[in-house]
Amino acid sequence: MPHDPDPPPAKRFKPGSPFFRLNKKPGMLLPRKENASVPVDVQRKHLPIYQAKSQLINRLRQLDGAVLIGETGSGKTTQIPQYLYEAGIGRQGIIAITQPRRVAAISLAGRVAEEKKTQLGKLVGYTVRFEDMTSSETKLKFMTDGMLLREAIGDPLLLRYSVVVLDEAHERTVHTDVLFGVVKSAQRKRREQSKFPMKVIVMSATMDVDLFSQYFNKAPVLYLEGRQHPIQIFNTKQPQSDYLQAALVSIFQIHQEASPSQDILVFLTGQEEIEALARTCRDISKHLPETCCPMMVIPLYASLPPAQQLRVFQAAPKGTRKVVLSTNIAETSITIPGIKYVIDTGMVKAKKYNPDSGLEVLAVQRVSKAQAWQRTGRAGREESGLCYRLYTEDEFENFINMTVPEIQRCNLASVLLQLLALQVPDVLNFDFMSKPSSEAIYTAVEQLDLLGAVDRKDEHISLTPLGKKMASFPLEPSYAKTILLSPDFSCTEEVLTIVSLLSVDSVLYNPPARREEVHTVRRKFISSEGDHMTLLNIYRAFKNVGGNKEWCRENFVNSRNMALVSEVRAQLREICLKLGMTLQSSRTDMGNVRRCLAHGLFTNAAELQPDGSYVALDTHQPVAIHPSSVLFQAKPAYVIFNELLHTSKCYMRDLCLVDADWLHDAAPEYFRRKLRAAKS
DNA sequence: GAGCACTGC
Repeated sequence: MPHDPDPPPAKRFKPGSPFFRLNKKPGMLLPRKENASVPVDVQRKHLPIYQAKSQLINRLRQLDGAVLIGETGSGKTTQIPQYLYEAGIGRQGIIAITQPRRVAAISLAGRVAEEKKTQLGKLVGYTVRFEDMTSSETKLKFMTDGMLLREAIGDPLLLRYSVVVLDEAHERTVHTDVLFGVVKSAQRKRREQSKFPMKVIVMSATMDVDLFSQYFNKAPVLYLEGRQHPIQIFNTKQPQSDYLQAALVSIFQIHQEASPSQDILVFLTGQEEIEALARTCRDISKHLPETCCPMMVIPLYASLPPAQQLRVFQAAPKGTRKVVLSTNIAETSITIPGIKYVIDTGMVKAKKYNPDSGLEVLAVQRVSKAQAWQRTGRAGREESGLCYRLYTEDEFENFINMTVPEIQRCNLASVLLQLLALQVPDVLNFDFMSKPSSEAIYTAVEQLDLLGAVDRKDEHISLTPLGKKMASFPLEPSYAKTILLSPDFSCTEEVLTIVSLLSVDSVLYNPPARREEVHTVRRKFISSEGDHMTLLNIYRAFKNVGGNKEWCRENFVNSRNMALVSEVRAQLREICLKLGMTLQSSRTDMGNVRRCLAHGLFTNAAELQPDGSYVALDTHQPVAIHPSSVLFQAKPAYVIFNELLHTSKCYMRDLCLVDADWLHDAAPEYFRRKLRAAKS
């Protein structure tokens, strides 16, 4: 075992108070165990929420809005919609229940359809991107929050809906936050115009709900008991200089003391860290005394192939301990059964946004208190648990209370475009629950203005006809613009492919251990014109073999992401047709495709300097070509790039060779002073 | 010559 500079394990921690997720409130209910062999209608009655049913219905019938607090496991998400429907509340329209994630929307709909003993897609259905399982009969509709937002563009008053339930509101995704404002204004306008009323129910797992209640006109807060079991919390006595070392020591301290059937979940920050720690744990566990049980180490992060992700749900063989090393994917998206111990490093990798430079940086940082509680809660899902926090109580007190909502740390260009499409009268003063900084809003307006999406008259901002078309694409504004420009260059088919490729996760596998092999097979696709054209070549080859899985494996192509590219492409193509665009292919003429990209993505341009370095023309930020680019060895005078990645340097990723003239023609005013070799 | 948490339309 590596040398441990900190105190010996047994002395490292001191116990804190047991953690109960909820304080007791009047009208609360006792948790009970679920039993899979019991029929669903009986199970429904065993849910904690059932005993509050009539009370809940009476309150909700009277209220326009309510904030509902309840743990996962309280049954609120599956039961509330059914209670409303069964009580005849909101029968004039559809009851919508929004979720931040697709899988959640789909599985919840399945569960409720089963409870209602009806076929999915009839009374109960769901709508997510690429999949609509609803019909004219559907009254209970589970959907992603992004999907309801899309629908609102065509129907800002949401007149199909009688009730909107915003679930998992505490997660504060961009989509949920925008929906808050959209739903609130729709509710008010319907009242003003004497349309039939809309009920808004906000559901959250955290106790910190004053903000929600205040925002929704002081809506009453209703509490529901969940099934949280007590969790004993331990903090370190001293701050830890090395959280990985501290995690390692804690894992083996628990491993040597606890019964083998008790599993451990460790929260870490990323793939590399997790894989490294997994190797160390496996090595050490081989050399432990006979008295110690075997250890099964399971890494968990989003980019893991689905088959490997499923391993966390399998129980370890009898007498073996399961140790799950996870990113924050296990905080919300994936619930792992059998976890008795949680080890929280208190660290997370998250995106930060600098509104001045427009740069997003991915950085390891401290979690918020709310996040720490969420992690702790993962230890008490089935029975009482223990949580080891690798930080002191004082350190914890200094954590921020809530994670800063995503809307305050992202580029707002697409959000603003969407708000304008929703006919929000004054976007600069949109009623956000947590208003983003005025710098961030201003930067976004500037971006949209440059793209020709908005008209500015004093303080009033409106959508141009181009902007209106741009908003109909589920894409970053600059990508939408590029597609809309493509008919001028007779290359819409190619641009659709490229934009689709850029808007999903990477379609390329790059296993470091097989670098030479990857290099060899990829050579045949490489275009000297850059990464966009190389990706286009790969997509064309993929289509030529009909998406053959074997071909994907041989060529280190991620077939799952490639399939997603096809789906995205089909959706975008459909929107083009609806807008009446003619879809032409440039076939072998890549020059036109590059011209088109230069015209659409000119804000992401960089210029070679006399000293051989690059400067981003928009911000004058020094940038470098990422070593993964096919242009890494080349020194093109001008490139456009897909994104900037700030790590050891500021790297451009996914580059395309362009001419200075094209950039100049795309935005003469903008480039007048920016280009070295500016056209006279 | 580097390495990217997690979602979503």
